Amino acid sequence: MAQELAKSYKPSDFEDRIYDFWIKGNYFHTEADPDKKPYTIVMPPPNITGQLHIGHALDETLQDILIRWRRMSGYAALWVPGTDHASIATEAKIVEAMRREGVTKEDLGREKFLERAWEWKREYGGRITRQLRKLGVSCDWERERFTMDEGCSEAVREVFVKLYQQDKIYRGNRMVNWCPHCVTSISDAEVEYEEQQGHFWHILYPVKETGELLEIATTRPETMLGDTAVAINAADERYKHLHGCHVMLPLLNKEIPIVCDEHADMEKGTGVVKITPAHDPNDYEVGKRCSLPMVRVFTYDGKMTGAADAAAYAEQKAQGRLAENEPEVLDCGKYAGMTTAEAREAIVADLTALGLLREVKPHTHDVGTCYRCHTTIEPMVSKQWFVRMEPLAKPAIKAVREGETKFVPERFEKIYFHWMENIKDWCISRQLWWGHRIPAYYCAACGDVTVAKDAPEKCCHCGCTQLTQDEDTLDTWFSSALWPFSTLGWPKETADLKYFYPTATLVTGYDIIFFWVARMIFSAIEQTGSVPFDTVFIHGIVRDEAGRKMSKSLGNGVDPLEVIEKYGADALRFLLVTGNSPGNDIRYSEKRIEACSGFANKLWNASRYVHMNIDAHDVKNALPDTLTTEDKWILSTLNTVAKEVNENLGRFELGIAVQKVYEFIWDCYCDWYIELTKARLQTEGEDAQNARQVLLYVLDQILRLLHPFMPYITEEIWQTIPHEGETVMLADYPSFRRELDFPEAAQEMQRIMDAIRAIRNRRSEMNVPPSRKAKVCIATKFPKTFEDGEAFFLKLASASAVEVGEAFDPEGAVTIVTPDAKVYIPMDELVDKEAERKRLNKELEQLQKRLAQSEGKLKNQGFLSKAPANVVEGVRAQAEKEKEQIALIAAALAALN
RNA sequence: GGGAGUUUAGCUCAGCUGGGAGAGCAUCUGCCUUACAAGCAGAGGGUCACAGGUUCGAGCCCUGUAACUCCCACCA
Repeated sequence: MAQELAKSYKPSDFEDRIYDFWIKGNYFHTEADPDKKPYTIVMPPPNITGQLHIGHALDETLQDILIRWRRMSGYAALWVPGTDHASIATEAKIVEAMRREGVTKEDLGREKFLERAWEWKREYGGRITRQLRKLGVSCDWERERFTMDEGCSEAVREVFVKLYQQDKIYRGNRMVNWCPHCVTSISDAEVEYEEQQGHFWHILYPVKETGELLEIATTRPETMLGDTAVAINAADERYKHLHGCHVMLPLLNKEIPIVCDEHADMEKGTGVVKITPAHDPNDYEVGKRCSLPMVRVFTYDGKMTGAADAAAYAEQKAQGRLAENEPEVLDCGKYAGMTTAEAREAIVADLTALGLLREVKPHTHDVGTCYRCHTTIEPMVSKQWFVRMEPLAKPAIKAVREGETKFVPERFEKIYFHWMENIKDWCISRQLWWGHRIPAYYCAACGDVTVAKDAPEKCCHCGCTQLTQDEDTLDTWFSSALWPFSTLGWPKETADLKYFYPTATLVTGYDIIFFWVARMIFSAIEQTGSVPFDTVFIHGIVRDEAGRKMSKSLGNGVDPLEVIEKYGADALRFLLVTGNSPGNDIRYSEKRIEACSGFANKLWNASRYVHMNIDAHDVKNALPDTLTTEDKWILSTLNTVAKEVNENLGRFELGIAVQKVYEFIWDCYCDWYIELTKARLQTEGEDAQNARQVLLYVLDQILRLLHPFMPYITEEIWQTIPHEGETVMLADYPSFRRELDFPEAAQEMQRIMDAIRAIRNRRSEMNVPPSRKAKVCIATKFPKTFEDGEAFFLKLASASAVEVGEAFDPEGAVTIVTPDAKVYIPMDELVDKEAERKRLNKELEQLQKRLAQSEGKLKNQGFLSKAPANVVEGVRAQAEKEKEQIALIAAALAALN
């Protein structure tokens, strides 16, 4: 480690070195310790495909602050890191890379593909965690996990089998969201709605019985080949005569019934709606209610079905192997093989030619898209695995309602409840290879399924040994949902699990409450019988300078690694927590990061000042026996700050906490205390030595206080000052100490500081340069305080001499009034009488205004009787002071005339 | 259609349970003062979106309005 502090603050010179030092010291590692209380955070695992972005930086910084603070406060603070396999995202990347080489998944085969995927993981999985280290994260790397490692995979199989046995997981043909680009089903949460310009096509369906033409509006004419009914509302007078009738489906010339269903809204369009049960979630429900057949007209890769598809269906049917709820597959004839977009065009053209297209109206509507590739989602009936949500959601709602898990800020609970209360069954199977393969095995003989943690030898129904495993994998979020306990050893009852679980705090962005937080809560309750964490600490997102969301397409992303390179990780971390309150978005700006780096620089230079004064002397890092007023003041202020910072951190008010540390360092320590020591340090002897000790002691405390927020610079400096222990990150975090509480001394110092400020203020207004010294006469009820403070006036208030007394003649002097002192500066020749009169009058006016306010309150019976006694007393004292000051200023004015 | 958030100094934002409006940046003035000019000492600048209400007292609580942002929702 550095023995000396470099001349200037250059974070890139030491941040990496400090991180290595921490790693070598093994300081991040935590073991269960019965003498300590546990504090656990599991890191939201970044995707292995990902690169560090500013959102990670925020998330990790908040966690690191909490962990470092708890660690220094005596907790066994464990932070478990890891990465997520991100099935869709990763598979898409690999497929894309293969496409450039002209290879498809099918060419390669499942086994070879997975080899390649693991290779990818080995290559890129470490990249993101290496980047995380740059931020200074103090997570326990020895415990790093991966959602597809052995333990997590076992947990996944365990949960799947358990839920299956309890009938909370089932398989069946249901309406799902299908991404034709990713060629897989996705869950409801993975659909993002985007507003798109579309059309209403008004199509005429001839009624078989009456020959009239029924006008039907649709936004998706290409689905009409799969229509199996049209619906009207039973109460709709316009169509009462059509009950029980049929229409002839144009293009196919197929007879389909007219049904009555509540879904048909009399107010909307023509009140008649076409029903395509296989390709629309609403129609699917209508189909169930009215027992309509389902006809599938789209292939899974987004084309119109053809002869081969229909034949495959027919063959299955002939063999009696149709699954329950399996839609019929149509040969779309001339449209077969077209993409859905091409089919739409062709069908509209054909309808026009037949005279069955009445009109086309422009229409904007929200269209579901895949959250990964933003391809339009096709609703499809398809055979998938589902988690039955109702029995899982109920206890998860109850737990949050009863406060077992709290959201910070609380408003996010509403979002959670709303989602949980309206949740539908969760589609968990994905038609992907990269992920946890579903532990379900199908029998060649009886076709039945055997679900087991490990590959079974024989079918549990007929005993046949010819079994093939389900081809599909599980939703990525199925494994992330288990992350808080799978990473601690579950399903094994490990000692770690016992000690560190349930975890304390989950830190994450509001954008993944549904995907992840909600699912962790119900999974944990179901599997472990307890909520996974005590508090969910929600943060916002980081926006660019113009307030826009950072995105790849806009190219407005700020690369945290570049920021770190230029300004240091400490400045970036500081930026991410300063001036922000929980749950709110943060705006990045170059100006702000410069200010943050400026603060680090300030601390650096203050430390150099301390070094300058202690290096040549043998200074102990301990408080001296004798303390001066200013010593007591800085210690007492530090004490208050420490108390408040702990309270703020406990309430997750990191922005407020760091603001207080900042103000203490800059305003109290640097601008006042260091200045106050300068005179003392020029003397020889005990007082100077005492000052050095206090200077050093407070710097040490400052470094500890600030360490969770700015870990690198605090460690770099700490290592150069006399200290006990190996690292500041394991030093005790400052907390309130009664023996260092000096309210009287603090008040005395405040009086002096008030007077100094007032004098500076006046001199500045009068444009008197600091070099022009002047005698200062102070009349006060606290003569000792001001006599003791003489040196401060000489040094900080440009005083040539200080005289303290009971009263002075204001004649020919500038008069300055503070609550506890009247200061006279005889500078007759400098005083512009007219200006002085003006100023005094202005001040008098202001004081009188305030006095009127105070007296108004004191005359108010309601205030006197209802306001708390201390508030009333405060106003009374205030009024007294104001009266005194008014009298003094009046006297000064009189003296001027 | 439902819900949430935001609205405070020129800009970006704090303001914790109601008790005399704050910071950073920007602007202006004066300073190379035994760390730091990336600094120091000062100054100016606000009808706390608007309208009501509760209260002795409202930036903060309640009701309504407006603008902006976001989330959720199957609307053909």
